[in-house]
Amino acid sequence: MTSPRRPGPVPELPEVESVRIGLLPHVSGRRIERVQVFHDRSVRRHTGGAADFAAVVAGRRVVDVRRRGKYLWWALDDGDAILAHLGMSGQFRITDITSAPLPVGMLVGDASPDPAAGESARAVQHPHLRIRFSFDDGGSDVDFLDQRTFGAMAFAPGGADLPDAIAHIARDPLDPAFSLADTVTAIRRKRTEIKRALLDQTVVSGIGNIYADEALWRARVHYARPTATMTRPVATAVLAAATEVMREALDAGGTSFDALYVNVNGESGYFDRSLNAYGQQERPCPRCGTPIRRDAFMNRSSFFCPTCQPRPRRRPVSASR
DNA sequence: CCTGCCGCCTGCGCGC
DNA sequence: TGCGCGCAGGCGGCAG
Repeated sequence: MTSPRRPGPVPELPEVESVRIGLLPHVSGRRIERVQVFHDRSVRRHTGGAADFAAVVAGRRVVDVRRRGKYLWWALDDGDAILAHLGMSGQFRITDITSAPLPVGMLVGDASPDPAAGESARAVQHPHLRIRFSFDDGGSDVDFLDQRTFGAMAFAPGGADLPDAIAHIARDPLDPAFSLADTVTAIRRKRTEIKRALLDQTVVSGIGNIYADEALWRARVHYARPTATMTRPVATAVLAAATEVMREALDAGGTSFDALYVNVNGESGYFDRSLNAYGQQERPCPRCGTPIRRDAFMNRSSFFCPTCQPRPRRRPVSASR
């Protein structure tokens, strides 16, 4: 029954934007009647804890779903907001109202598999269910599921336009107010390597390990290239590549939504067909045929073509001439 | 102030 | 067969 299943793509900007678009019609205009928190860690960013989160959110009306980088938030009609980050494995799911409703008592407490829990409870309750939102129209619930609990939700007073908690997050490349020129300046001002800068959400947001590697492959830039040595055209090319690859992923993934199932583990198609570097070690570079290499980087991995993306020389050429 | 490392989490796959 | 470990990785916190 529980067939082994590869984890879906880690949600970066395109996946979060797909979730935003998919979620919008299911929450916009609806009034939250009841909130059930099944795992304290999923509200760890909320001051006051699970009970307070549930109490403060109940009765609120959602008017919009907004996003910056990998964060999204439900804007409420009174100017407050409910902030969410999917982390590594967060999902929103719209419950199927045609299935039998759960007895109320079954929903209290932690939803993790519990040997002491009743058989029927385990049969109907998803083990990764962390928060459930019910609405006063009696329609579908909205569930927040998160296997690894890196994700979280929090109430954000006055946060409808932009929650205070994420004021430090830079605009992302799909934001109409995103400034390519300013971001190039910010990157070149840093004293670090280009991939670290791409992953720094205070420089440019929305880019994670996957799209960083894909952008660098497209721009033919090595991940360890010092940002301080990058010309404006090179830095611009990297950012343009990041924007392109995320836009393409969004276009590929945005069409695969089931109306009742909004998540980031769906068959986006993008990850099966369109990755040129990420996860492709040993396979030939689509441009030159050289096997893609995998290097350890920041306690994880960087995938790159050693021919198209040669490691930068230690020093500028000034000494050699 | 700036940079970079660590810990938080769970489940899968691999080596012994 | 079973156990331990590495790996996946975004982000806040914190050390230097």
